Amino acid sequence: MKTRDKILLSSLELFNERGERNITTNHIAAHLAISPGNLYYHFRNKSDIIYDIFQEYEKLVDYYLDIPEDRGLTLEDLTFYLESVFDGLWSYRFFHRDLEYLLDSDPRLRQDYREFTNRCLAAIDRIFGKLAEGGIIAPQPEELRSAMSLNVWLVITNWMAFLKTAHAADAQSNLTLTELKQGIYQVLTLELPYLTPEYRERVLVLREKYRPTLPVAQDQVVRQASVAGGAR
Amino acid sequence: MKTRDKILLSSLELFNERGERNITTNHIAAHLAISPGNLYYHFRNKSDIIYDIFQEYEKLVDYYLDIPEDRGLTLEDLTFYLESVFDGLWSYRFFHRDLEYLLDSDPRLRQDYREFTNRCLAAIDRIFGKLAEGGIIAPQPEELRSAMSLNVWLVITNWMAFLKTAHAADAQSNLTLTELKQGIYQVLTLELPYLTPEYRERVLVLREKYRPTLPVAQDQVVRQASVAGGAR
DNA sequence: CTATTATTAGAGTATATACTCTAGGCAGTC
DNA sequence: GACTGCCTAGAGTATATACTCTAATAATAG
Repeated sequence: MKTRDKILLSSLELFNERGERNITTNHIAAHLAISPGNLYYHFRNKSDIIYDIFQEYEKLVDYYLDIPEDRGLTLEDLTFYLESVFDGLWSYRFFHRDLEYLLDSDPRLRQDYREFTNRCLAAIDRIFGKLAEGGIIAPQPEELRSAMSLNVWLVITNWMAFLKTAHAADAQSNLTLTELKQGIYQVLTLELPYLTPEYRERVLVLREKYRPTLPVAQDQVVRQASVAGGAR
Repeated sequence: MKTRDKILLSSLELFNERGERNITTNHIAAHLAISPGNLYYHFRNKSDIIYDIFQEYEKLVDYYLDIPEDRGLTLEDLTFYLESVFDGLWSYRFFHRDLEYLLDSDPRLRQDYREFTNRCLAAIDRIFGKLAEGGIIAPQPEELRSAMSLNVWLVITNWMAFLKTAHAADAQSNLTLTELKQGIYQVLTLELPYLTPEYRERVLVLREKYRPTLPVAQDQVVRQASVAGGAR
């Protein structure tokens, strides 16, 4: 593999594991056992590495969110979209963690990310439209649909942050793809009230597959205890 | 005012304006025209400053989210909760921006924040319960209610990040409390399907007050254009 | 007034970080 | 075998950052 690609791969890996803020260019070089000079031969600065990685991410999600023009969507389509989006989120999970700082330090990234968000929102919106076409959800007014899409986006992009901040008892305990995908449960919760009677049961079954298991159950216990004891 | 309090106040102000990551202890001292030594006389390290600020935040939100035991909730109560929570979010807005890093670098903070989140989730859950009691929303099964509460939490805590990353065209354009409170529109969107017929209209009117106006409207235009042009 | 304690200044430091610069190796080509 | 273009090593640097140390000044108690 080309050095350039190795740099991108290692950077992504290290960023995901320990956060962009905690990884310096020297770390990346050391991890690859190459010199800093070598790294800077391939990338002008750290921002450029991140920008490159973002563009991969963007491409991946755009590829996933390609929505057929000619037909309504099935439940399998919906599952595919949800699974794919969370897979993408997982692979590039460092990105949303330091998003604001990253956008502040790279105007290109800010611009691109803005457009990326808008494309995603539009895609979610169209998915809702096509789910209605497929008879899975009842058609909703334009205005409500776009507000719903935005809520779906908020839940999707921030589910991981929730897990990492509220869920994990310590910094070390790193989360799994399975836990991340429990976000699908939350997204489907958003859609429940809009399901057509014919599909309601089937979506409930699908949703059940992603229901949080043990870890969150423990969390619930803690919560109850805390409330009982700490109510003022 | 005591130097200690001035440090806390200035820190909060600078963190909110420019992000914790961009503000050093030397910045804070310089801003107050005191020496670094003086700052470190009052606080052992930067983490301690942040921890203190968090505790203020915690106290504020806990105070806001004190839910009456003896009665159902009115629409005025709901408005108060929503307004208050977004006010709190606004005053301590730096906090959620670098949340993951902050929790990683201070175990006390991680523990406290975890419990804080659980208290908030429990409060949202109880609000839903009391809204049902007040005849505003239809009662829902325990399980659905807690998943809904979690979604409300996700939308509330991440609405600002959305505005700052997807909405603002550049880093400088700082957002306003008014824009932030348009998050209430999103939260009420979540609740729409569960409203009782008697209250539905009134909540829709309330929601309308928070509807995003100009800025997001512009955003919509951009979005549409981008989709039309960039669809692959 | 004196002794003690609380507060402050300000120079200084160890470490980290992003990045540069120079010299050289290596593969292919004429 | 010399030339060329790509790649790499590694020492080095300017700046920043969190924090320390000492000495001096204000505040307070007896």
